[in-house]
Amino acid sequence: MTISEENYLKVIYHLSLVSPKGVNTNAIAGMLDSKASSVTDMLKKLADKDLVAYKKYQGVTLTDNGTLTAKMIVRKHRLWEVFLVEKLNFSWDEVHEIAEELEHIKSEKLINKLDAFLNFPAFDPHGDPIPNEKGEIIKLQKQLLSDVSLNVAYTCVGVKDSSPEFLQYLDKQQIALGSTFKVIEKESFDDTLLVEINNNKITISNKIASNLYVQ
Amino acid sequence: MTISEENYLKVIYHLSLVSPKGVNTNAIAGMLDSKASSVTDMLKKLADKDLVAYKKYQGVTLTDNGTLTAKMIVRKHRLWEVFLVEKLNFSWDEVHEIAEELEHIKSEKLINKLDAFLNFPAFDPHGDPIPNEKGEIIKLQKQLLSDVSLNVAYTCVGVKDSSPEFLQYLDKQQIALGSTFKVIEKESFDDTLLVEINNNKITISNKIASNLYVQ
DNA sequence: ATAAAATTTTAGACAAAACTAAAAATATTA
DNA sequence: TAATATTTTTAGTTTTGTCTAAAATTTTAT
Repeated sequence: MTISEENYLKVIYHLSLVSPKGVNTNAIAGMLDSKASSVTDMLKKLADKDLVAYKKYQGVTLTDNGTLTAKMIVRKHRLWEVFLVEKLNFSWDEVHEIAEELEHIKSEKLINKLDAFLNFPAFDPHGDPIPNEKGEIIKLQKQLLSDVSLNVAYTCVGVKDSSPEFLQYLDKQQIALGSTFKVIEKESFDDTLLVEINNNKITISNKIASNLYVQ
Repeated sequence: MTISEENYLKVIYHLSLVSPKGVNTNAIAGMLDSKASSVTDMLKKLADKDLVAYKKYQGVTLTDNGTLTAKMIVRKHRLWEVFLVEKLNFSWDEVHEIAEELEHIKSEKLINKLDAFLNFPAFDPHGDPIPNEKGEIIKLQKQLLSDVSLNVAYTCVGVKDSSPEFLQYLDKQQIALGSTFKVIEKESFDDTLLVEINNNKITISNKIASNLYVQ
């Protein structure tokens, strides 16, 4: 399994969560900053290895085999992110890029020992669930802050966008996982929210609110 | 800088310590399990990037640039080995192979934070020195057990061969870094040693003794 | 329903890093 | 020193993963 193949599987896995019926060639190309023709080539190779089910022009889905492989890559990515934040004191906006490399380190023994060293964390620093050794994932009941009822207390449990830009904006606003929210008011014109957080009132755009998961 | 280029630099660095006048094409091919023709191709590429000084048929040496780059790869390799042994409880015969992958992870910030997390170790689990951030290396005054005087106490500070086979043999004989030795007798016929270690007397072949560093 | 638009695949090319086989240069030895 | 052996380089090929441009297919819209 090459790094390139692993990256394709990972992207197909993430896109499958949104389009379980089949993932488009162009969508994959978009995520990987490559071209549709390159994707077609790789899909044939992955199909030969029984990692994806591929029919020309019909999009692609992961086989059971491919799903498990993809989950193991996601597992590695998220465990390394926990390591970087918890043990090496990286901030949550710095770890994605480094974990993109670390996720391709091969040893299964390594990742299971890392898991134990970190005390078997269930979530990564962005609130995303970490598959266990068998590929099982805890699925939290969570909703977007933009969809939430007024005057009810919620806790921030995750981010949808985990780009450094968004995460740094949250740092500036002192919003972190575990912060508690209450939406006081929703502006009907543009869906801007007036939110109480840590006894402060701040306004939050709809774009921000629709990238924050709460519970 | 590709992984392949990094592996060439690392091998040339290690061979340079033995042949500082210039490293042979065949020696590099041997270490990388590749062919001389492949090495020639890569040497041209590394010379173009000013990482090695290369003249056809004359062997190759690292430039200052190349030396520093190689030392940083060695630094990463050895720091990761310390992490694997100290934090994840791997044994010293398991870590080389995994560190061969981890040494190619790119972030400088990562390696410096790892260094701090490990309390700036000076030596790796095999007793090899770890270059600091600037590439500086502590050079221990050490000698091979095979070259040592009789009836003088020595401490084991490193291994020359760090193959799993040799390390597992040492485990079986309960020889580790820090073990103290006294050579009681040397058999002149085949240079086998009678050695006192932890109040036990054992015989050690010349091949073993010439792969153990003591001080 | 058919034409236009968008998407996907094919065909052919390229760069990186390896290889084999043959040629060139260097080293060894008689 | 000449002949032979060894080492190194060159020339040409292969594989992987990418690309562009053109052809094929599917989707959308009139």
